Amino acid sequence: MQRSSRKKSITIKDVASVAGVSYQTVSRVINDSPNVKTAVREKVRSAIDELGYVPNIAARRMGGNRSYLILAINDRARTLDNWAVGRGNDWVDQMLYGGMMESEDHGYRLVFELVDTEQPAASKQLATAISSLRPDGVILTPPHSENQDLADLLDANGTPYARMGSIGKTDGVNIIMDDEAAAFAATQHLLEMNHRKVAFISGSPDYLASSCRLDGYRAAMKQANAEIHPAWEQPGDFSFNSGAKAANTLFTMDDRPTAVIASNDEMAFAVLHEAAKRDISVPDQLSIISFDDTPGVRFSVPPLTAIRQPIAAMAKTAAKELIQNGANAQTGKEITLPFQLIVRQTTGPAPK
Amino acid sequence: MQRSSRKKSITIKDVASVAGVSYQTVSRVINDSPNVKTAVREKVRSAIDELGYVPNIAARRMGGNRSYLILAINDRARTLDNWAVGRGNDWVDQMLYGGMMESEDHGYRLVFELVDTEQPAASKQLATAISSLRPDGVILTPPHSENQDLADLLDANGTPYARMGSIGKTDGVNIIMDDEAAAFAATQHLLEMNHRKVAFISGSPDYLASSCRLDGYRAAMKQANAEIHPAWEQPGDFSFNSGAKAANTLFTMDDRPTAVIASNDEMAFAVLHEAAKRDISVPDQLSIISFDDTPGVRFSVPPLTAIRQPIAAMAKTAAKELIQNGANAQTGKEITLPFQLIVRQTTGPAPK
DNA sequence: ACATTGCATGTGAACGTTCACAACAAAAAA
DNA sequence: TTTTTTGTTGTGAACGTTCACATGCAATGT
Repeated sequence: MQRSSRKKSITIKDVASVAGVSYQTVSRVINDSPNVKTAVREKVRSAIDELGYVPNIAARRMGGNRSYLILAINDRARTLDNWAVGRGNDWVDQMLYGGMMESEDHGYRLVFELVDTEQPAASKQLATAISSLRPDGVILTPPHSENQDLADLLDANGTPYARMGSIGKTDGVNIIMDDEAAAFAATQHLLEMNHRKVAFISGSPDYLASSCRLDGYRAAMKQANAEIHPAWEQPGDFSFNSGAKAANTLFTMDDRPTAVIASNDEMAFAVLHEAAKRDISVPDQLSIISFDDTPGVRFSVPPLTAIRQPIAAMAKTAAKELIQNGANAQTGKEITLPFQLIVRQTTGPAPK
Repeated sequence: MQRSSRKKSITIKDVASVAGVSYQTVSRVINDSPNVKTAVREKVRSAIDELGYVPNIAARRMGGNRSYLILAINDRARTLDNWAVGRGNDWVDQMLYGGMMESEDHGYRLVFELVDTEQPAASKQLATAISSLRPDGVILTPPHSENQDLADLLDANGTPYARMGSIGKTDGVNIIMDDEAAAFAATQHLLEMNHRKVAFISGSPDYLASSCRLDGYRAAMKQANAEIHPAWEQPGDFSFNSGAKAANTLFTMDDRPTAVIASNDEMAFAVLHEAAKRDISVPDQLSIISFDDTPGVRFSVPPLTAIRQPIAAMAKTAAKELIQNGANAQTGKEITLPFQLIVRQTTGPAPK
C-alpha cells in the first residue's frame, strides 16, 4: 500500500527494471557518466523515454552534493522603488530569461530571491536561502554585487558565485560590460556627426562603472582632439532629479553643448525633459545618448539612442560559468560581454 | 568521517540534541504542529535560533508530500516578442514580486518556467517541470491560462493550479480583475467630465476579458443616456497597428469623438501617436484612457491615464490560495481583485 | 600462463526530512 | 478508583537519488 496522500512517481528503479539493469546504471546514464556500454546506455535511454521518466530534483540533492539550483539575488528595494515611479524592473525580466534558458539546458533551475539592500538583513536573508536551497551557485546583481559581505558569506559557505556588472573584483566570477569602451563608442558616435561640444553626466560614484564610463568619454574626446571643458562633465547619481539638475546647468552655460551623454536612461529622460521645457529641439539642436536602454526608452519622444547592456547574455554567461566550473573557477575571473549602441532618434548631426 | 566533498549542514538532529528532545519534536515545532508543550516549543525555538538552523527544502520534499515550491508558468514567445519590440515583460516582474513575497512568508519558493505557446510542446514542458519539481501548486498566466490541455494535465496529476486573468473557468482557482467594472469606471470618468462622444477600441476577441471591457463601456454609456454610436466601437487586437487603424477611422469621422478608451496601453499609444500627427491636442481636444498600465506608460507624452491591472496582487493571491488550500479548493473558484484607475494627463474636461 | 590493470555493473548506505505508529502521561469520564 | 480519552513525546521506516565500495570480467603486460 502506498503512503496515503502521496502521489506515486516514476523512479530510477522503475526505469532500471524496465531496462533490465541496476538502478545505479540508470543513474550513470542520467549523469552522462562514462563507463557504460553503448548498448546498455541505449536500452536505458529508451526505457526512460518509454516511461517518461524525469529525475526528481529534490532526491538528487539529497543523494548527491548538487542541488541543480542556481540562486539569483535581486534587490528588493530597487524593485519597489522602480514601481513607485511607475517603472518596471526590466533587469529581472531579462535575467530571468537569460539565466533560465541556460540553466534549463543543463537540467538546472533558476530561483529568484529579492533581498533587502541593507546589512545585516541582506546577509541573513542570503544565509537562510542558502541553507534552505543549498544552491550550486549564486548570481549577484547590483547593488548586491557590490556588497562584499555577501561574497564573503558565500566564500565561507563554499558556494560559488558570479557577479553581474561589478568591475575590479578579485574573487568570484564577474560578468561585465566594457563600460569604458561603451562610453567611448557613444562619444565617438557623436564626434563622427561633427559634435565637438559633448557633455557627460556621470553616474553614482558608488559604482566603479561610473568612472569607467567617464574615462571612456574622456578618451574619445582626447583622441578626437576635442576640447574637454570641465563644466561639461556634470555629476549625477542615476536619478531623474540629478539628471535634470545637470541638464539645467548645461543649458544655461554660455557655450551650450550640442550633445549630452547621460550615464543612464533615467537621467537621459531628465535631459530630454529639460530640453523640451526650453524648446531645445532634439536632435536638431541637441543630441542625447543614454546608457542601459531600459524597455521604456522606446516610449520617450523621440526614442532615445542608447547603449544597451546585455543583461540577458550576462545572466546566461553567469549561469553557464557557475554550472560548468562550479567550485573551481573562484579566481576573480572577469568576462566582458559586448555592448550595443542602438541608434534611435535623439542623435543627429551637430547644428551649424 | 564526513563524506568527502559534501558540506556539513545543521540538521534537525543537531537542533534536537541541543534542545534535548527527539528530532520528531523539532519537526513538530517547525511545522507548527499542535500538541507540543509551550515550554518545549520555546526550548526548541531557541535552539533553532542559536544554531541558525533552516530546514532543508529538498529533504522536506523527500520526507513529506510537500515540496514547498510553487511553479509559475509564463509564456516564452511573449517574452521574446516583447523584447523584439523593445519592451519589457513587466508582467513577469510584478508576478515575481507578488508571488514571491507571499510564498516566502510561508516558507515556500516560487520557481518560474517559460513555456512555449504551442501544443504539444507546452504540455511536455509542463509535464517535465512537474515531474522534476513536484510543485505544490502551479500558477498559469496568459496565454497559458487559456490552454485547457495544461489544466487537464495538472488535474490528472493532482497538482492544484491557479489561473490569472481567465474569466469563466469551472476548474482550478481563478484570479481575475473585474474587467467590466473597470471599463465602466473608465467610461464613467470620462462622462463625468462631460464627454458624451466616447469611443472604445476593443481587444483581441480571443480573450473573454475583451468582451467584458466592451460590455462595461456600453453599460456606462447606457446608464448615462449617452448616445452609442456603433462606429465608436472600433475593433482591435491589442497591437499598435490595430490601435492606429482604429484611431485613424475615429479621427476621420465627421462627428469625431472627444474621448477614446483603448483596451491596452499599446493601442492607447497608437491613439496618442495618431492624435499628435493630426495636431489634436491631448487632453484639450481629446481624452485617452488605456488598460493595463505597463511601466512604460509614464514615459508617454503626456503620461496616460490608465486602468491598472493588479498583477502583483493577483500573483500574491494565487500563491496564497495554492499554499493555503492546496488540493482542496479545486472548485472553479473565482477571486476578483480591485482594479485601479490612475488618472494622469491624458484625460480632461470635454471640449466645448 | 599469471598477475595486473581497467572497464562495466551491482549492492548497501547515506542524505535530512516527514509519516505512521507506538508508548506513555495526564486529564476526563465512568 | 478505574477506565477512557486526550495530549505529548519518541522510534523506525520511507522518500528517490548519489556516493563509496565491491565484484566480475576482459584486456593488457610480463
